[in-house]
Amino acid sequence: MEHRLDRIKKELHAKSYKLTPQREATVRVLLEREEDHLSAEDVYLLVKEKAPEIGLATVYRTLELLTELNIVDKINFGDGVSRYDLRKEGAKHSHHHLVCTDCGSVEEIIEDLLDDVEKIVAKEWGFLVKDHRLTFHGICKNCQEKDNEERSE
Amino acid sequence: MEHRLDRIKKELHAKSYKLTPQREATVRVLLEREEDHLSAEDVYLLVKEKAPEIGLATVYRTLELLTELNIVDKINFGDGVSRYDLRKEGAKHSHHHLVCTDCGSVEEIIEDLLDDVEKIVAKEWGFLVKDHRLTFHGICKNCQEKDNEERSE
DNA sequence: TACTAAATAATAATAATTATAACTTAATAA
DNA sequence: TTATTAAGTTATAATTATTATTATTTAGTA
Repeated sequence: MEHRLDRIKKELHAKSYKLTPQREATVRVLLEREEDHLSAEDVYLLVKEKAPEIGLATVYRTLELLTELNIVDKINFGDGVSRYDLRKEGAKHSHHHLVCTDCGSVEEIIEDLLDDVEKIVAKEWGFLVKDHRLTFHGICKNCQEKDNEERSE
Repeated sequence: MEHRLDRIKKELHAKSYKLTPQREATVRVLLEREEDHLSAEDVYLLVKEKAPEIGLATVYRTLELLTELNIVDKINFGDGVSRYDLRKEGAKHSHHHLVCTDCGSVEEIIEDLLDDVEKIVAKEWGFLVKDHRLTFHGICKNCQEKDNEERSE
């Protein structure tokens, strides 16, 4: 965790941004809650526990900055809010998501399943892919099992 | 065009929704501007030309309804607005998009490139895919060519 | 034609995000 | 070190997108 914080620190410095205490607190929250998909508001409330004097606008600015540097991905699952998702260290691309329309859970797929598709897009459309966003909507394993149980009762 | 409008009319009736003149005007705008990716505001302004008395909230409600019926897809390219995209007739899935980060253009890919990926997701994660959203961010053909010209000058 | 649930217009309200201004802190140069 | 400048911050105002409310109208139907 400290290691990854250091890396992010260096990335900021490389672009001559400072790692202020507020920014550090924000990054720490993101690292601690890596498996979640926090909204700006969520992040704000969690950061406030570490640094109660922080303002909401600062959190927004920090998340914006981290998005620009590709440290986090700003994603949107269709509800009104943007969510911020830490990118795996060294990953070139945003990872994929499985959103269950039944229970609302979000699973992550870290492996990149789109290599072949990107090749097709490059070849057929002449498009130079820099990043992608892939989300599947459907029914997760758990909900399917629940459905089956209910039906057999 | 009339044919597709009729189909949509029937789909509404099948779920016992009424086809009001406002809804018809909204659907007409979507059909006419199928290649675009209009925001609710855009749709509102265009519908107003046909039906000046329409209210913004009605457009929102209509788009919401059409989204529910899978007649349009509500998509989000990362700017603050939701955009509404008519689904091809009979298509089960949302189509894919190529967003150019240079000029902002949006191309559509109608073919479904994710069959194989969906099979993997079903097998490995036990996830029952109902729909997907796939967007590539990168540089479009045009912008790449422009870049090359500039560099060789 | 009259009825009734559904739909609408015209706001008002809310939620998410961004901009502004005054102040603080940190970095840099003399 | 001190003076100067730039970057970052808080607090708050403003904006933008969207949703809720309420009184009124209308589409589909008996």
